Amino acid sequence: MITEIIKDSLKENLKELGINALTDQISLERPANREHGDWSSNIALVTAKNAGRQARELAEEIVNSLIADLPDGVTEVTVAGPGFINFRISAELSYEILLAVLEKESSYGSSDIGSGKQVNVEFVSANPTGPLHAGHARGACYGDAIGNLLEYVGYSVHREFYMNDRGLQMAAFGRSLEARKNNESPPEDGYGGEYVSEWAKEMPENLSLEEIIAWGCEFAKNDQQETLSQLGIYFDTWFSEKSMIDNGEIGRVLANLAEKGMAYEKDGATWLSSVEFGDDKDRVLIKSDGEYTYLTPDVAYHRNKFERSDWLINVWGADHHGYIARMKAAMQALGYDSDALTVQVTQLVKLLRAGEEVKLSKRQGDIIELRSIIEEIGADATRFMYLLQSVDSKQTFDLELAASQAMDNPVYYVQMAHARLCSIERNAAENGFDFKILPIDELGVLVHQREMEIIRGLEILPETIDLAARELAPHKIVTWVREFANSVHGFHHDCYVIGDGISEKLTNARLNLVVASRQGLKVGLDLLGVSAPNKM
RNA sequence: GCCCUCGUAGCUCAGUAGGAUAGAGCGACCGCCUCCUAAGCGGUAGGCCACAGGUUCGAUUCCUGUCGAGGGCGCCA
Repeated sequence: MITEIIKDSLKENLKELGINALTDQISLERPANREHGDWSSNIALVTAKNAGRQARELAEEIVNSLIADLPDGVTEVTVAGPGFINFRISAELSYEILLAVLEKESSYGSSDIGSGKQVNVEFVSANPTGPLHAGHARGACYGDAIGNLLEYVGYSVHREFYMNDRGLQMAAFGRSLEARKNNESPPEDGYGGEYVSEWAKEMPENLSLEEIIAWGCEFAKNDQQETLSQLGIYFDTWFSEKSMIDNGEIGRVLANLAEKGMAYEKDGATWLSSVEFGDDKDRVLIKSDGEYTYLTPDVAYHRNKFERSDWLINVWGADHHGYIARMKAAMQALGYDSDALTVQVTQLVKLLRAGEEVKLSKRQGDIIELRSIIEEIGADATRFMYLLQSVDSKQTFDLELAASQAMDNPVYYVQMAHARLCSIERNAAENGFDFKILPIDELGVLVHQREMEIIRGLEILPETIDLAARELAPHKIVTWVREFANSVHGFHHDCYVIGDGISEKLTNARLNLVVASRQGLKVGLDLLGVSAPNKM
């Protein structure tokens, strides 16, 4: 890697000059302004004070030393601004990037950072009491995308859905189904949604309440599974909360906590000493009426996951953030490393339709089903829109915009770029140009600013993937894909691949660029789970 | 009252392990099709990066506080 060569060279020169610098502090960054060079080091600025020198003067000294023996691949070193050292890289290295993409194709930018590690990503985990609604969509798209990212950097990823298939809400759901079956209104604390009536019609006659609950749970699961499959989301495990009651797992966890002295009795209830591990207050595990709280099975569940994984990721909605401290505390109480549990919180999404807010209210039953969003804007747009922004930010988007086949819709903009690249390839084939990977010296005709922009985009894809995976931030891939699409459209506009004024040599070289671009863009879209159409 | 996330262009949002002149899309205005998809490309206008302090050679980025938005603070799930 060129960055390593430069760093080593910097270290060597600093040493020779007798400058006492913390050489592990040497970092290279890409200057925001391209005219400053390809890479930039702030080492002179960082060390100037310690060395008792002026940064600019120090930088000049270092540069003079570097120039005496330029590192391989570096064509120019200059001092700029307050004391930055800027490096310019030979064009040859740019063409190597193209060859790297063409060689690796759909694995370009992948790595083995997570090799040998099992990560469990739990997301959606909606109650099996109804269809998935708009509120579940962000977590669904996000969880799946980080799964893709982590797989791409080498982790063994397990996607998991936790079903709260027991407890008060299931009883309420069962009674609601029963009431609707008998053409009655659902109970006060029940589920009023219209879907309950429709589902009840499908339900067999004369079931006991217990059977109704089991039937409803299964029906809801199938319904949710079907909706998720429309988005291309599939889980390795649908984990049943109820199963942990049936097999005694919850009982064992409670016994385990008691053994470790982490649980105690008070006021007729059993409490978890979560304060010991940083929670605000101790939490109830078993209520005075003998029922478990929501926390108890969930603790057992997380222990179960820890037994099978090195790293747990939970994707939770903003309304569950207060729950993080107690879950981490519970895991510590059981002897696990709470840092191995990462909870990613997604902020709320406000939906608009033609500028008007679309209200969500589960209590009223007038939910917006996720299914209907997918029908309205399509699976690709659904995924893309929900992944557009950091999950740390509240999000607002307009369904009408997302569905529009217009230039203000970023999904179409990006997909169109891919389709155009495919179109060029088809056109080349029709005109008798067979694509073949060219040797580096034949790529030297690629000098147009648009071409260099594309190569630059491909160059930063691996580090973008790396960063996105490390930060569990798929929106960074979205940003890359949008910027890269912009470069592609510019190239398409300014650089004809096939035509009267284009030499055969240039056509072949540009074809290399086109194929590499198509492959790179496809890598990005695949990570997002958005399709890359060949034509539109 | 305490905790979490956020506050960047008219709108929707990127950017920040501290770096040089803060970006994109949309909207507004002005250009560009005899040629691979005009579902496109280019240009102009538009910013006290919420506010006030602090740390630093350097702060939109880190720290503290204030204001504002949303979400949590149950023997609900």
